Amino acid sequence: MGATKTDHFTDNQNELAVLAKALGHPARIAIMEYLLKVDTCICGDIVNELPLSQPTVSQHLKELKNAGLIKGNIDGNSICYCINEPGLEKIKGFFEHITVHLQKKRNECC
Amino acid sequence: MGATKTDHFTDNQNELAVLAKALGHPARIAIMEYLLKVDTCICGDIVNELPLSQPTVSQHLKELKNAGLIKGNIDGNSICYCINEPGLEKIKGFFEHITVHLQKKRNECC
DNA sequence: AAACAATATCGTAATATTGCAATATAAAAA
DNA sequence: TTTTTATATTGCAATATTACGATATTGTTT
Repeated sequence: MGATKTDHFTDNQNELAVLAKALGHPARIAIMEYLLKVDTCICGDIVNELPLSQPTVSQHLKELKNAGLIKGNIDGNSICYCINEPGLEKIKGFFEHITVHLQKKRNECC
Repeated sequence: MGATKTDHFTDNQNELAVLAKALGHPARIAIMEYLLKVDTCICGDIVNELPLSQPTVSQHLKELKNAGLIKGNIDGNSICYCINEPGLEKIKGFFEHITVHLQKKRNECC
């Protein structure tokens, strides 16, 4: 096998997993941090920033975009990327949800 | 190729990626949600809860543990698992950091 | 139009992940 | 001590990811 059994989990679980997976690579964390710093930039800026080739960066951007964490606007010759807030809200909500639960329970393992 | 170039990124970026990657599978999201609900449980409980075999669940638990998101205490015959708060704090901090930045910038893409 | 610039896609090799049957390990119960 | 229970590990097949050279695409300049 090797294929994830997505159909056995809830939509919410699958959506959260897609978001988390998209952030599960240091290059994509670095891209998010860079976008946060510069607010907006084109692909070429990221290629200059990261130790990766243009096709590899393009692929990482595509994954972040598919997951809904960034968005890109065509701007003439280039494409302007920036963070997509709704995607971030979704995964941020997951951690807040967990934190609230943990605070109520004051959990001490076993 | 195929191996992530971890040495080209900062420790912080690699750590965040490891945490996010560990959550990048619906089964592992489901395990975290289940642990949150029941506070503490043994591996067998999760095997009954999820549509996955015992070895597969065991492997997912191992990954969550390696990433620092859960911890397990040996309890006689079985192992008692629960959420490990410090790991969660780390990744939660990342999203809070992003949110604070975005609020300041009121970013409108491009 | 031709050359250039920015980005995406294709093809492919290397590696990693997913899932499970079979088996190992270790403690508890009989 | 044998059996049962709970979990981990091994081995392997199927699939996914990572990375990049080569190439395609599309808009801009000259």
